[in-house]
Amino acid sequence: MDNDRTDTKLVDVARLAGCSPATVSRVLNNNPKVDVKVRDRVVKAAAQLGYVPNGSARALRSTKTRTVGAIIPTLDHAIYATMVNSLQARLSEKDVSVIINTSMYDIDIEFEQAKLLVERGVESVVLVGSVHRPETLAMLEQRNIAYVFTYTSLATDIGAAIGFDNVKAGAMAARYLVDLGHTQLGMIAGITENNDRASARRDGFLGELKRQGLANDNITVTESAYKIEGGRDSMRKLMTGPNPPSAVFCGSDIIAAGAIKYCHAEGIRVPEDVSVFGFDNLEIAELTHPELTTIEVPARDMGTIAAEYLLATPLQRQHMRQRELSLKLVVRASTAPRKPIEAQRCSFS
Amino acid sequence: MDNDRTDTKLVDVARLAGCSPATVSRVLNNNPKVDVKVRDRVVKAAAQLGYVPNGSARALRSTKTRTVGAIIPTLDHAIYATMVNSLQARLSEKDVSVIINTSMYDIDIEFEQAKLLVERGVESVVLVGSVHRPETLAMLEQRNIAYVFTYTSLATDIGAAIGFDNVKAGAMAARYLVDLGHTQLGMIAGITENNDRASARRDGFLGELKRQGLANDNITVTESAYKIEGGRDSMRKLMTGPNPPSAVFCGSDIIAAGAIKYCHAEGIRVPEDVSVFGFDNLEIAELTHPELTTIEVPARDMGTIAAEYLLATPLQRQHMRQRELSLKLVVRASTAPRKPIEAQRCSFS
DNA sequence: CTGTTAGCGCGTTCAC
DNA sequence: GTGAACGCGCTAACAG
Repeated sequence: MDNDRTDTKLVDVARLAGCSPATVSRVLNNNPKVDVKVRDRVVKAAAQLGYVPNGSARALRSTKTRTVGAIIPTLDHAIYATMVNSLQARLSEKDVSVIINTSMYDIDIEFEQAKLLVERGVESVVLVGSVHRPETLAMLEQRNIAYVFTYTSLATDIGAAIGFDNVKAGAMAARYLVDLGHTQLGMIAGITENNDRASARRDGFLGELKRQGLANDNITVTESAYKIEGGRDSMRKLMTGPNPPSAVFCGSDIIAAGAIKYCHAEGIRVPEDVSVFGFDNLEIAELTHPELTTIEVPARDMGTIAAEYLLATPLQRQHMRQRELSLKLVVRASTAPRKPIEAQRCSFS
Repeated sequence: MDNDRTDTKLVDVARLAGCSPATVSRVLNNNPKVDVKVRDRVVKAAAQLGYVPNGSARALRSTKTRTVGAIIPTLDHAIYATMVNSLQARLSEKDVSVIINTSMYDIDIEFEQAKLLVERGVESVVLVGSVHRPETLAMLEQRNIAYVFTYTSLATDIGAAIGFDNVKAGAMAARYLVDLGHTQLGMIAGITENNDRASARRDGFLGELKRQGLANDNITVTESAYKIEGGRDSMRKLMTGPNPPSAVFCGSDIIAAGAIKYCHAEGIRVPEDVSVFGFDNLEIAELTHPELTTIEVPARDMGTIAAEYLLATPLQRQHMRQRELSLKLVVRASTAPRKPIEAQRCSFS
């Protein structure tokens, strides 16, 4: 709704520098075969006029936008915000811009956003998880737009994956808790609908428990939004239900913080009466009482590595298409042995 | 580095629909004076071909990009991530894209990012705070790019401001603490260099204390990064210094959380021995022990209202140029009277 | 209501 | 090493 065209354009620079537009263009694009003197004149002229190239025109002419899109569930969860932060930081060093979109965990909205991004001419797209509408991926593939999944290690034939194995993550938590002697377990998963990461962690957790010989009767699973409130409510359900667990695996540190809050309010001791295990290793993991045992998600690294992938040439990319980052179990004070069995550090993956 | 041009373009749609490119363009732009039948044919043809308009060409021709830029210090702080989240959510409803940039609290980097945004053709820019390089604002003004400051209520002649009064915020905290009878005060400000919000809060805090008759000797000010660690270290400095305060105002809840952690470790009771006052009212304010008394920053509202401003017409904007949102004092358990004076709810602005 | 004409600002051939 | 000419895909004017 704005933008007068009082702007100086490339021709104006050319005129002032006493050369042709083509030469100015060459200087702008760092074409080495331009005489140093001429180059200097051009640079000076551009500066003097406060010339800023018109990105739309460049993009139209060169079919290069130096723009990537990122579609994440929300920026209100630190785990995604941090990823985008490092993604943008790295891309920005190479003058690549990031258009950010939030899907609110809805793959239909994600598809709409993806369409808009295609229209904007993004050269690649960063997605979260590996569950998307087939149309979304088909559209990107048809236009030859590279895409990367994050927070998962499951790539497609065409798209890369930079993340970790959520199934392993769930199993890691299960094994740690079982090793501590717990036999009555609970899980407060995040919302698993349309969230393959959350459901994979749940499946990994349950799968490992089964492998360890635990019966379904000994396990209760609930779901909660990624909010303190949700964690608190879910914990209440678990602890006042038929089979109160002695250890609970939460789909996020936020949920775990809520769970611990509930215990406090009810006089349930953590970890003496119940162990609480988080996920993400957010800053808040050090703020709960006791501090949270959790699994660290490499959010920052995922952003940086995804950026690296997108900056790479198609050839280089082939070796970067699937990157499984390792998960770190961070043992703090919210978990303890059920019976006098020695807690032991466990390291997977 | 990608993007083959196998893409179908507007002419192709026109051909298939049996009409001129201009008509297709009209349909695309919801120009009402197109016959319904023709419109239908065009829509069908476009769908059949999987046509996606070329944003660069549209932008070049129409000098409209439907794109806004946001330059914030970092996405790693929830207060900014939340603002961007709601900004994007609202703009997205109108098919306006957001290019996100982080300046790491550096106004020189901010300037560089702004240049890139101008080159990308953004129609407006969202900035944080009111301190920027003059070149940055001059550039935007010269190009007729609208800009909005957030987290501040200080507008310029040309740019709008949507936020709150940081001086008042500081004063609000000061008054609350003084009303509780505290006379020996500390402040852990955020980093104030290049951060007008942090320094305004500090100035507001100190100003109000002076107004209340407190001498400088009774006040100690330190600075800390927005990290738990930083809060802890600064609190140590304060409490082991010459004049240990009985109440401390922190520039952020994160810092306050660190301060409380230090107290825990040292056996200093909060709020009996020292009151701790936060800022932001992040989710973590309910996770500290005791829970934090703090001032709520309307991050979400700022994003939404900034979006509303940018979506408005120039005419409408005139009434929206300066928007001071009110601040809410959230009293929890981390503050208490120094002496037996009754605590009282205080509400400014 | 619809088609025709003419560029938007730039980068890329080609010649020279 | 440099310039001239063309056109990227689309929409704004203008006719009709």
